[in-house]
Amino acid sequence: MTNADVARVFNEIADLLEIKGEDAFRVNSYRRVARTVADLAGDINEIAARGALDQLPGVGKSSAQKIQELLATGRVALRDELAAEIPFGLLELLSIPSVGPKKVATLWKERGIQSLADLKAAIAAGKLSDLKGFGPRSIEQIARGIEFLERSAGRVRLGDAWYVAERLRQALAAMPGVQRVEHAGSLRRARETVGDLDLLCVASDGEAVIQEFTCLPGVVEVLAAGETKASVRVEYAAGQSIQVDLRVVPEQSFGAAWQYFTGSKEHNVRLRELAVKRGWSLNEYGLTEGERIIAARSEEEIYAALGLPWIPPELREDRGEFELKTIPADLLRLEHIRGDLHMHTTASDGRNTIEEMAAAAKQRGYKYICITEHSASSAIANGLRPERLRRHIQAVRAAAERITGLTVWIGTEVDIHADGTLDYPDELLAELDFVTASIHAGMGHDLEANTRRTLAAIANPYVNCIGHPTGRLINEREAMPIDIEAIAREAARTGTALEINANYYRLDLKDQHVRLARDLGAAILISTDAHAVDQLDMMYFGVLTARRGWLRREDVLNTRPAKDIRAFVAAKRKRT
DNA sequence: GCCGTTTTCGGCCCGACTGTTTTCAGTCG
Repeated sequence: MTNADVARVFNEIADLLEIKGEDAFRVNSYRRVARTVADLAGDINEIAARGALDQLPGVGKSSAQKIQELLATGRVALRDELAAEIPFGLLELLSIPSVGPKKVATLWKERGIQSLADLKAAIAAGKLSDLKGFGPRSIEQIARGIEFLERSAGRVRLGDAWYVAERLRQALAAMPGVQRVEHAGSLRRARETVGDLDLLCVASDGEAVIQEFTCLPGVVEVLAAGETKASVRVEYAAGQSIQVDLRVVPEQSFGAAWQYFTGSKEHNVRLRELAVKRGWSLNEYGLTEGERIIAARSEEEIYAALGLPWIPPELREDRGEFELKTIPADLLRLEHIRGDLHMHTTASDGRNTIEEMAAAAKQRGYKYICITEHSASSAIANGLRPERLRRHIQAVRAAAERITGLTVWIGTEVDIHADGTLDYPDELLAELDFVTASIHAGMGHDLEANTRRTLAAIANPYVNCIGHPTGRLINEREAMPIDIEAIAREAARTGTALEINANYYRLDLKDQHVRLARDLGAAILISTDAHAVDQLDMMYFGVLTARRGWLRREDVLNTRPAKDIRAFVAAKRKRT
């Protein structure tokens, strides 16, 4: 039973209790437990074995007992009792926009609806028309919600969302009377996926901006449009749309609104609790004491008034950021990055040549790059057999001679076999400047096998980095089960880096793993794995992920000068 | 159900928009 399994069960209990009409605070406490467990860097089984469950935030005696029960038997009595009472199919109705627990309960009790299929049939047959609280517009809204649910994949990858949001932000900024436009929400916090986009703006005529916004190219549906707020759906790919909320806010309370709408919800709850403790109140219009405004214009003022440093958005997840005493001023920034050590060229499955990749890297202000083709096992990616790699080494070294102003290294992204051996012999790896080792096949093994396999690669003196350590593809493929804690410990001990693969389909390691790895002393390398020159820009998403893992400049290997990278490689070879 | 600088009971964050309402409940963020 994994952390995600436990979290899912607690969320199910919360949903069922909510449909049942239970006390909202009790419901919330189950959600809190689910979130705590889902966010854990360590394994819930291990924490349970230590008897430390009730030390987790939001986990009391009762929840600790239920987790124990779940881990031991695979079931929780409360959930089974609730499921016997309430049709399980009702849970899927909760994900329909505009449908919440109260409506679900009404549909069930008054019309016997038990599933999404039942609901669709009931709407089609006109069976909801005389149901209290379900007017024609509500029913139409629900029907559209179902349609949206069925064609949308749910959450949108950070990179996809980013490009849509930027386009809209620029369109808004160009409208007359608009003084300022900013991203908020989970996009600003750089979560790996976002559910919707939030934009804030300051404008002299808010209603006019709202009006114009709802008519922008790409808007396929207007969900709501009032004086200060509009909600629309914007198409970002064929048949795929994302909800975008725009709010027009007064300039004098922009900071309060920006803070409020950036979230996370959990972070904001904590912040408001701090306000309440001082006898103040915090909302999107400001931090106030009765009628008196204490702070509203900027985020910095609000945090300062509550005795906190300004907290960067990527940290606002209620994962310990309130205990920070100082501004994490040296949190990693894109301009700290000095090079990219993982990229492909036409020699394997890339689209550009060595020279083109080098020129693009120079444009981005880099000091060094490393060319890393696939090895022979990745046949589908035109991986290089040893002989071709030997010739490629010559080609890259020759190109490096010609290229000025940039150090060009030759490396590889060598496959890790199922048994932990590598695709190239050590004597060939020894000729390379930097070696990243990755798993590309056979991800179906269990936790122990995957972990052992990766540890074997780390033990090799020529392996300098583990590429995309969990192999996940966001919204497409689950991470393979692997013990990141064990990997990070060995990486730290042997002087091996762990990659944050910056491609927004991967972002692997992910934020929580990044933080765990850093805490265990492992070096982190952020690489784009670029297969074309424009993909070098994905570095930005890697940096955001690193920030979400609380990384400072010094934690990241490729913020350092070239000589330090050489020393990093030499140190491991010498040690073993 | 959880929690404690007002501590073992009694709180637990707050406002906009919509639809179906004659004054508000439900949903959402």
